[in-house]
Amino acid sequence: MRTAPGQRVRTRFAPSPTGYLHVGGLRTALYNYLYAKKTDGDFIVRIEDTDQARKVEGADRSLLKTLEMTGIVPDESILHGGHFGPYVQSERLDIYRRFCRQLLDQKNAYYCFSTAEELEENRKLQMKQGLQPKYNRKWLPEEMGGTMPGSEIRKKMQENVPHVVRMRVPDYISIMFDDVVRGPVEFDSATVDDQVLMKSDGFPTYHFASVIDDHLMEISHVIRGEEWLSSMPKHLLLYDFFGWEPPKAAHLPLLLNPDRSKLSKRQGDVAVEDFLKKGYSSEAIINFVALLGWNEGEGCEREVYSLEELEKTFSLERVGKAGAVFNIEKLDWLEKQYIKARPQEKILDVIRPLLQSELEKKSTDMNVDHISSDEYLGQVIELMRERVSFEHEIITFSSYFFFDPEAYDEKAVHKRWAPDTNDVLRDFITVLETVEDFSADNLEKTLKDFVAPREKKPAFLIHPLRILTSGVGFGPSLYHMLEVFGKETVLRRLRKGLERISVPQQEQGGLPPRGIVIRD
RNA sequence: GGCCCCAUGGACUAGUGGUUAGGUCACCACCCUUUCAAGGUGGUAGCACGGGUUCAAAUCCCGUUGGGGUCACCA
Repeated sequence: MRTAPGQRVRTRFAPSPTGYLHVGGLRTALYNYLYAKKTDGDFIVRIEDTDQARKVEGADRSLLKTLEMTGIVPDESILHGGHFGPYVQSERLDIYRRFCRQLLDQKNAYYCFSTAEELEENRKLQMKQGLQPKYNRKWLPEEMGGTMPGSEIRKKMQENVPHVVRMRVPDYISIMFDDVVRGPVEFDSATVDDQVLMKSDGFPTYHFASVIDDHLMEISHVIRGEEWLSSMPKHLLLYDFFGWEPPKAAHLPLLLNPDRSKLSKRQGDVAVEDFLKKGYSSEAIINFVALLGWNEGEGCEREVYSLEELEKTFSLERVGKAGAVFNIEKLDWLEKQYIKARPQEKILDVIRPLLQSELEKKSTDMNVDHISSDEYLGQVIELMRERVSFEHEIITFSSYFFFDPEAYDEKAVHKRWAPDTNDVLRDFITVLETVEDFSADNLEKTLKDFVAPREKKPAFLIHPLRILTSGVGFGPSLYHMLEVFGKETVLRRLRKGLERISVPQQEQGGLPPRGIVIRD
């Protein structure tokens, strides 16, 4: 898609501060951001806080903060009192009122004194008759004898009766527009309700404020969720009333629950913050969400994109039309890809504080200088990065790198112990005591040389060694793990383990042996 | 219910009249291997249906079905 020469692309993300950033909202923000970056245009954020009742204190800041954490940063901010921030609609009320006045003067809008009860009753009646619920236009000026002095409308105004201002939708005209992702769409104005523009509390409705702001802020492309498609005719009518050129519209397919309804809480997390808290990285989240409804196409088989790469390759033309189920299986896979590729220092930054709090929890008197050194942690990272789903698991799923095992996985012990295991282990310890070079390679050689003349397979010792030193039956390569642990720690854990696990001698009948005792 | 949108395997999708319908995730099998992962190889599985148009249709048209959105002084 091309814009008129000289016309700069300007997009906006316009959340209402009613809660946390939703993943659907993140995708909308992302597409707006990407399109602006791609075309070297501007991306702005506007807080749509025209509903005083639903407004949540601090939600605007949290929204912005989360957005920033994912790398989506607005290009403009304005001064509010002492600080800079996004555009905020509640600070622009006089603007909306001025434009409302204009519409009233042009007779494109009118006062409406119908009460909420009347409206509700009317709506129910129409529903019962199978009609589309629509305002009955009772307060159209010609119905109420005009707006001249002495008229019903004037009287109500003088009495300060609460009222709203409604737009006057022309009868039976066809409203057509070309949606960037959906193509041509057509509506009949007869199906469009006389939308409230100004509420009785003096605040504008979304429809009114966003049209005015999009025009004033010179937004070139309105990119938003498909749930807004059916209010396009109202907006287009407003642009027409003002004689303004409407921005191009792009309605994105919705993000869906597994049951294909609009993505919502209840069927899992939807707040971006929750995903971040669980340990998903912003790179993976952005990558995942970008691919929900967009792809590079043309036989391109790439799945992993950084924000920078997306800025280069994104295009609105390649946004799909069908809703996409938000299925986190692929997010999990992406997260692993990122963990594998992430520079060690970055992981270190995340992990250091985690280890610190683990150490505080244990409050041991042991010397922790070695195990909390960057060099040691770096080794742990390299052994663990291919085996975890989240960075934090490098600490939480492998505490054996930092603490002696407090217990041994019983199942693993029963599976891996033979009647003579402890005896062989004891002999091997005496060999280990003499080993100078505690490297993985040498440990492997030592073990194999030890085991061969005894007619045992390496696995006979490998598994018990793993269990005694780590407490569990799975993990990184044993030799590399022992190298990282270090000789002193390995020997200490093995000796202690042998004291705690005993196999009754009379048990001869092969595996699995019975009667293994694990003491605390 | 009115209006609007949508429709390729379980999920995300490529495909714009002629392809053995391709890729990724998930799943299964095998290989590698001390375990767990990772990696490698292979596999199961798809054009919602019915009519047209055309020599030829996943692709174009119409209809049906199914799904979704929206009908607030909420956004």
